[in-house]
Amino acid sequence: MLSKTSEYAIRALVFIQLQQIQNKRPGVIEIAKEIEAPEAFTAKVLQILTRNHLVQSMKGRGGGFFFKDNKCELTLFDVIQHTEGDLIFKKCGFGLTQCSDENPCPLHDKYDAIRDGFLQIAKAETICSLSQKIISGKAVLNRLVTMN
Amino acid sequence: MLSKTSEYAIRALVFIQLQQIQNKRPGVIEIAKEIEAPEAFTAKVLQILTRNHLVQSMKGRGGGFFFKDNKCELTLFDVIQHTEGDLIFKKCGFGLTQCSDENPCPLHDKYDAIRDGFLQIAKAETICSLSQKIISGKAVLNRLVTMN
DNA sequence: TTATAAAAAGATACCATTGTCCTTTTATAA
DNA sequence: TTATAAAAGGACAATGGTATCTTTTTATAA
Ligand code: FES
Ligand code: FES
Repeated sequence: MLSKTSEYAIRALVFIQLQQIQNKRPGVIEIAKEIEAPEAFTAKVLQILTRNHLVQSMKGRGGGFFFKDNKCELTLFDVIQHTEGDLIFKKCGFGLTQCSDENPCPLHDKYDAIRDGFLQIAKAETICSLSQKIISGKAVLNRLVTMN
Repeated sequence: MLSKTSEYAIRALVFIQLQQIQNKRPGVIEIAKEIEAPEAFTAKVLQILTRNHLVQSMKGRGGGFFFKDNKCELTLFDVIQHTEGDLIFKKCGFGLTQCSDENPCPLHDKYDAIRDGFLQIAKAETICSLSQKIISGKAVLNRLVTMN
């Protein structure tokens, strides 16, 4: 399971992309509301992302977050690397100090396949690809009931 | 990823089973050493398991942990239920308040498959089946270098 | 040029999981 | 029957992830 930080990061980036398509540049307050995350914590998560240039930001009036050159083709793997590292993709499912093909734990064969499947998802899906699913109505960003 | 509590629980139960086959009844100290877990914490984990009758215990001299009627055919799913609940098998991978087929998040299709794969492992593998892999030399319980 | 709006940064608080320690209960062996 | 060995239980401490608050920096609009 991903950490809250990773979840918020991914959801925030998808929302930023959705807004960017409409030529908008959302700020922390709006983003936090839309992804159903606490405001101050969302700000911290976005700080990590901008510090690592996964997304750009502008300070001051009219500022907010956006993708440079409409470049949202970053993978979930990239995002997760910066939010929680890659332990989740490497850890032994049985709890051994390290996973090993040569000296496997009794869960290795099956667990390794699952873990690798998740890695494939993380490397295949991008902020763009997730956004696309939402735009085409095949998926949702949140569980807010919109009352507009 | 499983919690430490779940990992320790599964490893401890497997070790108990391995010992039981040799007509031994290990105690907390030995178990903790073998599964490379802190002693006092291992005791707590074993308390949870015995309270829920996933394994039996005997107090006093010559006491320790064992399976009644050599019954170690409990699934990892059963163990995990008692150690950390089933959130891990149900949670939305994108962080939405609940996972839903009808109203999916953009990760749902792929994530659901992975999560279900893990559930299948947890329901298929038992303490017995894991022990068997160790007995047959196909897997190891720990990364201790045995110096006997 | 000043007021305002927004992100960045730093400090701190909260909470669940993980981990430790000490006392009590229970069974066995001597 | 007493000493001993072991699990059970209760209270507490450490840690890391999550969350909050306040101040500082920066950019824009008026
Ligand atoms: S050794 Fe345990 S998952 Fe690879
Ligand atoms: S709705 Fe997100 S995983 Fe099912």
